[in-house]
Amino acid sequence: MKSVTIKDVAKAAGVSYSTVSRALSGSPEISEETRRRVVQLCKDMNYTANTVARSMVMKSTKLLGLVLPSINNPFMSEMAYHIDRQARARGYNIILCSSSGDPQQEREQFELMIGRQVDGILLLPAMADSYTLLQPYLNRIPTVFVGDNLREAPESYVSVDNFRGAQLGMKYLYDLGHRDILYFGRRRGSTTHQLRAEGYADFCQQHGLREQYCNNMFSATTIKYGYQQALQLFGQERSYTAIFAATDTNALGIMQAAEELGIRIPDDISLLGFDNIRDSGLPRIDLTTIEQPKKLLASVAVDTLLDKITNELSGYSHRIISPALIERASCRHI
Amino acid sequence: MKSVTIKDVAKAAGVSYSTVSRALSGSPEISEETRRRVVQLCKDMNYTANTVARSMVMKSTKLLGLVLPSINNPFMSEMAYHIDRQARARGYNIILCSSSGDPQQEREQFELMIGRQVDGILLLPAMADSYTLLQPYLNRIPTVFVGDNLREAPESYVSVDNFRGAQLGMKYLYDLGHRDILYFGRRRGSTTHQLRAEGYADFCQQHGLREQYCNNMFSATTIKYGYQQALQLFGQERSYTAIFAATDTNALGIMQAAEELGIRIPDDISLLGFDNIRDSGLPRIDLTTIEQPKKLLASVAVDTLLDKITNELSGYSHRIISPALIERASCRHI
DNA sequence: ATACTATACGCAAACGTTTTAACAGCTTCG
DNA sequence: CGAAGCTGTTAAAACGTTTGCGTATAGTAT
Repeated sequence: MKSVTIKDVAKAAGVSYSTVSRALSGSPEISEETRRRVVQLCKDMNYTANTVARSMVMKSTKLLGLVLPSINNPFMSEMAYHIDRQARARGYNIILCSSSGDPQQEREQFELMIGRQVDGILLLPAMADSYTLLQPYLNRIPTVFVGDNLREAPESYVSVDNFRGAQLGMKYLYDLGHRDILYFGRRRGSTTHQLRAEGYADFCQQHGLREQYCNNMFSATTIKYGYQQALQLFGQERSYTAIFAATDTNALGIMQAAEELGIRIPDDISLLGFDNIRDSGLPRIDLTTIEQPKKLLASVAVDTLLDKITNELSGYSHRIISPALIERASCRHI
Repeated sequence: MKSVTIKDVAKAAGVSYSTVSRALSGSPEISEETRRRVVQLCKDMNYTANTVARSMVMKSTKLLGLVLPSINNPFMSEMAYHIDRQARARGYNIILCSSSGDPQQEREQFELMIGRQVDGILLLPAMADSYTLLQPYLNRIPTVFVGDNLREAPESYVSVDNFRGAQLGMKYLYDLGHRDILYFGRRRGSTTHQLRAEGYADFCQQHGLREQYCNNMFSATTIKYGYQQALQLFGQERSYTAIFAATDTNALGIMQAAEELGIRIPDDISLLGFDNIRDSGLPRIDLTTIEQPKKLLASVAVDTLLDKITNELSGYSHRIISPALIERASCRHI
């Protein structure tokens, strides 16, 4: 499987290999005739330039590392989809790097990707403390945090306005007449989730509502966790008419638990999610939720990163995207 | 962002850079003492070997191209997840390549990946004729087709036994008492779907059942298509008690249409899917379906490819995986 | 003491590009 | 007619590794 190199083409064309290189790169200092001849020959010989060799001299691989907890997660895979599209439109390819939601693995992936000389890294961080562990690498490789706010850290990030998103949801439930709303899935270790919880708490204080939570502070953002926790929750007396779930995945789990216990949604309890993952729009699910504009998020993230790369910016930028409420069938007037 | 090279380390250690290289690669022809000294220095200086340069001389990038229709698709993203895990466990990274289900784009991705010198390609093909368009590349780069049977093509593939899967589903419905079963989503241009339809047809013939289809031969494997087509289907008189959908996505669409028209599943119609995507296990969906063992599929695919790469095998292998029936709540006894 | 072997290390080539500088062959101008 | 300026091309360096080969030093056998 020996591939044909620029030298082979040069020899066949009877020119030096610098001429071949110039013919292909569209350099002006070459006669139109030789160019045509060389280009034709490249086609005939099935010549494909070796990107690796080019990367060496150009000091750019046109590769971006995408490190995320798991591609097998509706939110992540949708983000990956849009990121890949945007990156490709701008001439970059994506290397997939799973972190399993473990900061330690994130670190390993950074190490690997730096070795691979990727031009930059898009990080969908696992935890709030991702930042501290990753800090030593951040001046070695352009990085953009996406989907999570770093609060006051001097690094670029792109994120939805989680605080406002939570308030948006609360206002919706409030306007529907709900006064007893439980927040499900409060979570330590993630700025995103802290902000959502703060949005909830703030709204409660503004409107004199009682704050109600599931006690666990170390919840997981999975269907399974939502299911198990909800089963327990529903075992106790209900002091709320609506549940605001921290993520759609949690909401899906709650839905399952409710189904099994004969609790009807939205008739008995209203349920509101956050993220608008694909599944939430499914026929019988029909979950009302707060949308994260994933396509926009992705495209801003890629643009921010490429900007950082091409202009060698050393500063940082914070981009906050507006959330939106997607009204479906899981909430109703009280 | 100038990174430290092997030369910098060598200079600092007062040795030649071949010595540094050997110290890191664990070569035996070096004293234990210098090794320790050099390795320590590498750490202190934050030295990370340049994989690109290494790739040049080693003629191996430890990269695999994963070309698939869209990562934003439950089946695909789950496959990608398992493939990535398996590849990483064996020291390879994955480059994401979306083809949008378009053979032309598959071709482009092959071209790109060959330029990037990936060690091999895992292809989740879009169409049956992917093969013909890609053929010129297949002797330039080790490739494994996954998820789709190529029938008699002399190329390696890994796939579930779609024919048997369809028969498995039919037997299940048959045993439930169904005698009028409609096959939904027959599809030209994909061997996978042809085989499923053949499994259905064969079973019908064996058991004297009438074959019933939706007429369209160019269906799409999306929820939306399932929904639209089902709406039309349900407008006509029903001559069946069960629907066997070619994919879970189609089944989800059918479910939605049924929901809207007040047709109850499984009370009025039984519904059987194929693929067992994540969504099918969701609480209110609970779709009975034929499972494609994705993890196994992925791991066999990666192993097959790496085998081909490391042993420079020029032959091909066909691996067929057994499907299984996942019984949930969308089918019932008649 | 000599010859040989083993050990630890350095030198330099090679991988396939891009690009800078040099240069040969023209034309143009003073 | 000589200097200068274009134009199209070549030669060579550079990118950061790995590795085959050569070699100095030390150790061992004769």
